[in-house]
Amino acid sequence: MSISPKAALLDEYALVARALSAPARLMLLEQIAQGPRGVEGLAEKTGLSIANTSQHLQTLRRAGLVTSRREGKAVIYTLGDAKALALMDLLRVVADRNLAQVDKILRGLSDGADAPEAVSRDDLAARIAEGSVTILDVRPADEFEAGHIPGATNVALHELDRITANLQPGAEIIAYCRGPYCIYAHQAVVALRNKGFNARRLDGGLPEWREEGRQVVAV
Amino acid sequence: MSISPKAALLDEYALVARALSAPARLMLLEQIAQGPRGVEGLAEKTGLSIANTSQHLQTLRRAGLVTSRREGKAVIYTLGDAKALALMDLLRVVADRNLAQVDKILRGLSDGADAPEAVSRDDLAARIAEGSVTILDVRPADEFEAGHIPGATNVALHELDRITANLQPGAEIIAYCRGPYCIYAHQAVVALRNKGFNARRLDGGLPEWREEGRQVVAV
DNA sequence: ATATCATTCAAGTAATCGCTTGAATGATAT
DNA sequence: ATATCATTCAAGCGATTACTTGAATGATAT
Repeated sequence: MSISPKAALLDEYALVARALSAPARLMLLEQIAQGPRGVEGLAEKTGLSIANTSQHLQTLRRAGLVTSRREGKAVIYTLGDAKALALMDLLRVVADRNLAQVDKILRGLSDGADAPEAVSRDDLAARIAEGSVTILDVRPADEFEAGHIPGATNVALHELDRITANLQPGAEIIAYCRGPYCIYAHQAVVALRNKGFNARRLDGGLPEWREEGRQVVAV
Repeated sequence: MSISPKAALLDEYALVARALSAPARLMLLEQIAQGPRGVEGLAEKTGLSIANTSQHLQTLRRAGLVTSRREGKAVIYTLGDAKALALMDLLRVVADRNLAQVDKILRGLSDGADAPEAVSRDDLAARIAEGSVTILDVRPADEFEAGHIPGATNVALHELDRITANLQPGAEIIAYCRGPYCIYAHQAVVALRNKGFNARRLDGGLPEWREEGRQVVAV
């Protein structure tokens, strides 16, 4: 109580950072960023136990990163602050640029081949208007159904053939998934390029797309 | 070694967040953001022991937030990534908006009086061009000497009178200090407004000013 | 009221963290 | 070489964290 205001403020800022300092909580945030979710669904998606999930969610709530509301007997968690997405993305940017380990992991995903630049969301919006591109949503089906980019086709990574069979060789494809931490889109791009398609990754995922006020449709 | 790439990536991102999750390290970052510093100087400024400071600095380095180089027998730490500043500021923004405790602390600083909006750095640059404003740098003298906004006057909080004696009542004053976590500027603004001056706080501190490529002068 | 379901609380354990103390390293200066 | 100085390493401590298990709470449904 008698600590200086300066120290008290730093304690609060550190509290927010600490909430982001566990991989399990980053996973939960990634899921919540897709849209409001209940505790049980989050536990299932992340593979954490229910009690553990609940505790992590409370840590996130204390940090102001998520909010919760009761709906019947379920408690629904929602992203508490749009800046939470920006915070998650900045963590990624700093790690990507400065940690050798990250570089190694990302290289491992692409078998050493250099991946092309990600497509900006502005560019994708323009392509959608032209109708000149195939958009792949490589998230699990339930997440796709809860909301996706208009015109996108949902496909699992191991079923890419189902889609590519109908495409011209060299066709342009843009893939996206959950957001900054999702690697499905990386993997899809590698697989598609190996098949000879002009595939690229969207910069950011559905949460960033929605956050910018762009259209999202549900099934 | 056999963990999934996804988990490995999240571990790395969490590592960056963890580096930001201790108040002591946020203090160190705030200092390093002012400019390159040695371990001893940082320990002195923060009140941490030398060994403890060194350990915290290594944590920050492992996270890619700072870099170090040897200069003679001293090791100099520098901000490793310009995005580190953005990350620090986002922590503050999220905490300010969502944590009741922060609101309480900031209110405590201003005796309940509502502080005016902070002045943007663009605005301040325009005012400097006009020469129509008094700029106060309320950081310790050594930090001022190491670099400050052109035309700023350095003054300690308890010596504000030394400056205000020469000013017209109602004169416009803009105060700044270290950056997002520094409260000197808040306190200066309150004190000056109580004396009848039209005082406001600059948004951000010297690091943000410099980061934008604006001019910084040393004594 | 009673039962059911989703979530949270409480207690316990192993691992990690922040800090201290004292010794070890690495670069200069004599 | 020897001494000095700044920094880092290593060991040890109390406190905190992530997770588990099992019980308690709170809202619906019967």
